[in-house]
Amino acid sequence: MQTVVIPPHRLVFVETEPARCVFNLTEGVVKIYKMLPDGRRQVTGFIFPGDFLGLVQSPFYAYTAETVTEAKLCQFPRKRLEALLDKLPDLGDRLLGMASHELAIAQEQMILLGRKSARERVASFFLMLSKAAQRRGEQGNPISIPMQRGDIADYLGLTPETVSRTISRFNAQRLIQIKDDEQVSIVDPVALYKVAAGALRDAELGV
Amino acid sequence: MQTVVIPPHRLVFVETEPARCVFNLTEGVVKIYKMLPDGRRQVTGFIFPGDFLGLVQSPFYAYTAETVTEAKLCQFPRKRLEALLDKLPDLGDRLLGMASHELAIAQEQMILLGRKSARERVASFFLMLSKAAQRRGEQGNPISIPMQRGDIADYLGLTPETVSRTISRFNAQRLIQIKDDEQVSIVDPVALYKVAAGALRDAELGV
DNA sequence: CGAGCGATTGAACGCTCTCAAAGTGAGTGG
DNA sequence: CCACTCACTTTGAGAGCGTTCAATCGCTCG
Repeated sequence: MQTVVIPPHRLVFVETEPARCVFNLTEGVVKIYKMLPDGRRQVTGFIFPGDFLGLVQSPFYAYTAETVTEAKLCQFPRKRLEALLDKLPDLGDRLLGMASHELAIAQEQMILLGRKSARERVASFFLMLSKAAQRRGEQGNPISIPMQRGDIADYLGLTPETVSRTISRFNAQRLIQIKDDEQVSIVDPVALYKVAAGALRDAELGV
Repeated sequence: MQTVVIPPHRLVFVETEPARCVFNLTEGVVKIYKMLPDGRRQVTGFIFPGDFLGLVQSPFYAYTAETVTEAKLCQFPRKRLEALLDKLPDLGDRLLGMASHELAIAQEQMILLGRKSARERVASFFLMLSKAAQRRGEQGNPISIPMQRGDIADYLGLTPETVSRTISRFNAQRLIQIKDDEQVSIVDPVALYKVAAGALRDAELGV
């Protein structure tokens, strides 16, 4: 086991590459994504401190991982992990719990991608960021948005332009207040929740 | 452990309900889905014979399961499963492997929902059905499509009309041949693969 | 034979994308 | 310290894909 620090916008590992190590993120943000042959990209998740990375059964990584900010990672050789698994059966339970949790998140993301409008997606994204920040002990408001618009777009199944427009509109409608590209405060959390769930239409907000 | 047979279009269990049992499907097809408050639905997966159902860590089901066709299921009380887990540590490995596999499928579905066009989605769906049939020993062509258009639409993040139109178009372009609503033979598998991956555009197919 | 549900087909609309231009900020070098 | 560059974001205008609304078709069942 070994700690590594990786600068922003660097690959941690690449899809289809042999899965030699498992990582635990201690600082920073990492995005994971898959690509289509023609270059289209889907960001399948963002990894925050405390989360694991590269936990797969198969001998190859199923996705690419890339730092968003500078990241500090604990690196375990997979073989070591397997040996540990034999000694500590409780560890297997925890891994199963984590996989189960990730699966639930993945299904939530499917309903977002398959059935939500652009504004519902962006509202859901802000709330996700806020909850993720709270889960690691920070206050959920204002939220820091370390990833760039293109990453958000590829996470939400939109274009960067649509993400930008939607954020601007939320700002004009006083749901949020934009400080800068990376900092947004939630002005009306209740309304934002309603928008995310599709219970509050654009027309009802004026502007 | 006990075997149950459930008629078509019946609920097996419902989201948020206490997760008392785990199921193993031995015959038939089941769909699992999540809903938004306003009724929009996302089918997150179809379950085929051999697959497990309701494997969650949390005390509540994370989604609703409903039969598509008549289904035969083996039902395990969850407590029994947990007891078994203590005795057979290898079982934990298999469960982890299954969860890991499901996660990979979920990520594949995310790229479909987030980045693929309607025709790419429908082509991918046909190939998925074909592969699923082959995996359980049937021949993958012609494919049987037991679910109705609305289910397919909610799985692919489309409307039933778009699914229908897309299938008709594939038929006219001689990629597939429609026998009836539930039976389709793949005429040009190579072209269908290319369409699914976005490497073959509509315009290149004439008609 | 009629009722009813699902599938198909058609026409028009609208949300998001595409293409394009202008704005903004960080980093670099003079 | 300031001008320049370059990448990212924002904003605008127009186009297109999939949706919506509606009508027709076809099958199953009573």
